[in-house]
Amino acid sequence: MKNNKKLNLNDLAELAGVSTSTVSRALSDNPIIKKETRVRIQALAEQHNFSINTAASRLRTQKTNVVAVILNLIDHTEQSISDPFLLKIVADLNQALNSKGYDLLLSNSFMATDNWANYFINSQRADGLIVVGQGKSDEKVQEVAATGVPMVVWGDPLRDSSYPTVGSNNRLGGELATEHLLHGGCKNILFLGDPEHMEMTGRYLGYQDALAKNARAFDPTFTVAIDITSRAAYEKIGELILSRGLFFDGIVACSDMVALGAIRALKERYIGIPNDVAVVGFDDILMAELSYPSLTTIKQNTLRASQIMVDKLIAQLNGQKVGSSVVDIELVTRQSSKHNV
Amino acid sequence: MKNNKKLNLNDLAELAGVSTSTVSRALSDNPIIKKETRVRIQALAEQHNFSINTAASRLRTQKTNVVAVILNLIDHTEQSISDPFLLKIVADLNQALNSKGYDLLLSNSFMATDNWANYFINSQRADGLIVVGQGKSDEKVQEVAATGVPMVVWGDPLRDSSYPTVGSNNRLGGELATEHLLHGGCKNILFLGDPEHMEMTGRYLGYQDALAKNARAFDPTFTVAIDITSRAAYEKIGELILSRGLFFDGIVACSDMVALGAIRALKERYIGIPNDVAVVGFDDILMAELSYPSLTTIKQNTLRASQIMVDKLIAQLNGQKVGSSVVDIELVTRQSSKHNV
DNA sequence: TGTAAAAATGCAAACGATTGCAATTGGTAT
DNA sequence: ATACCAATTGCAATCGTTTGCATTTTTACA
Repeated sequence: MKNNKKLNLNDLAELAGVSTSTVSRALSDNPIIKKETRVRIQALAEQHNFSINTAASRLRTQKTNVVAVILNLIDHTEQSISDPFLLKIVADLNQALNSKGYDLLLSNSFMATDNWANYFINSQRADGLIVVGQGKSDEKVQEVAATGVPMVVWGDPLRDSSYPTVGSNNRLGGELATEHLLHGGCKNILFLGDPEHMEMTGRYLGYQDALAKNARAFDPTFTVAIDITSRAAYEKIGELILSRGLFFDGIVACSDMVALGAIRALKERYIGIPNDVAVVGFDDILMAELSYPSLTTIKQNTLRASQIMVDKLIAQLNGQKVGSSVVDIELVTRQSSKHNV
Repeated sequence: MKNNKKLNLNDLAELAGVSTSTVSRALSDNPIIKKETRVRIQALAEQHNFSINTAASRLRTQKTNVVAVILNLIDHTEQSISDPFLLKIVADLNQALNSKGYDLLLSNSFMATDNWANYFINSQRADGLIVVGQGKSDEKVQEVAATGVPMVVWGDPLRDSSYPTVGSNNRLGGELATEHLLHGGCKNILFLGDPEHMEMTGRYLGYQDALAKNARAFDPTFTVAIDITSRAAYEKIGELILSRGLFFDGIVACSDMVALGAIRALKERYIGIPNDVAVVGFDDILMAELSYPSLTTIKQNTLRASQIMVDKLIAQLNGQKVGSSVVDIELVTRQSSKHNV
């Protein structure tokens, strides 16, 4: 059990009385090796709890079975690193990757440097990349895509891009959220978020769609551009009420965290939710269900999205070309909005 | 810029008109190579954006510069994977590791299998392990520790263990939390959590300490053992009130998520916080500040803890023996508790 | 029993970087 | 010019697996 030195294929071969190559093939269950030899060697390996040296294996096969997941936080604040939504995606990606035999190399600090693709791919640290988030500009991502590195991006799949993107139908989500508020009787609905952020742009367009479809005027002063953090939302809503009074009765927030920040600002001022102001979020993080009032939101199916991303990446590793995919979203109605009017 | 094949040290050597070994040494800035040769080769490498093949390098040096971070979720429910606190630690660990030149290999699904140490270490996927969470039993972790694998564990550092542990002073935290409620005038304080969970045991003892120091009787029926999830807390508090009425006026929750679940159950019944029931959480996740009422809690310094864990791990890789470390905690008073009585 | 085909195994050359040691270069003092 | 030492550089073995090809063993059939 406890040998002083790790054993390798050679040692195992000696123990089994066969050649190294036979052991190698037996362990990968190569049918060219006689069945009984295979099971015998596999048992032997098990018994000595042998495991293959991946460094050597990777060198020889030129394949790592590792995928680097890069959190694209270029223009996010520190706060957003701990955004539950981002981290939920990481957890889901991990599951999806593991189930396909890949390991997950995490990085949240490499987007800043300009040669991350190099760092991970050329150096043979990983076979492919999954980038989480497009940010305000996907310039860097496009550059990397142009080099032909296997890559999938979590972002807005409806937008034209030179790389495969997986994400929610943000525009539809924005529309559903807004429509839900309109149906609930809201007359003056804020859009709270950053329309320039690529994933938020669609939501913003959806917001405008809903207004148009319901013959409501679109008033740019109801667009409140903020950093996508709960703190920014909290502060901005406070300011707005101070300077302009309670001129709105609904909020379409571009994320749950933003919605929760806004709600806090409202509650501190004893503004009723949903009666004075109704709120819809986006993401459906755990806290959405848990907050009080619970948060109506557009649910993003991260688990499904993660599986799709992994499948697409693996397809690329196998030389196939893949396109973008839209993952369904769903309006989850809870207490922060009125339902029947 | 865009060669059809990745170049290696040999190619670079040819380009530079020197030998492979000289290039290797030049790139690692080995002073044995003449300064001008070094800079010339480094520039050349830069220009061809060359990067070393880590597979080969790892094989040769027997070192990976990778640390595996394992989320110990054996007995957690699915919900807790997305616990903001856990994931905050991962983010902080990532920063700490990157700053020391290590990459982070994430795993949340390997604790279940019994040979994870094997998987990561013997196979040379990583140089060391960081295990996040001790769970209800650290048997598996102890086994691994016994094999001498370089490892650090996030958990309760005050508990005796055969491996170096980094974590908060849970006992003190439990005491501070409870004392804070007592000072606020609470007479009947629940402990809400799972005393058997290793990290929670200390908090539970601290709760008892505070009662004793303040000459309050410890009543076991005020210990509410639940899974460490907000949902469990929410449901349990509902049940308790239904069956026993509002027999308590304070809650020491073993985590913020648990506290938030409890608060939701209370608010749904229009129970005033903190006037009817005061609540203290543990962790200080983002939502603690953001919820309404905001949550008084015991803040754990995960950033500092992460740095310490990484330092300890690296020390082990250098052959040093290291012990456990306690990270300071801090009571953060917010709206969910009364302050001056 | 002989022979061809099929099945099973072994040989040996990669993969690309690192490093102890040997070899070369340059400089300095005789 | 010679010898010697230091400063540079190059040689070649090594890390452990994988795999095309050669070789041996087994099986099937005449």
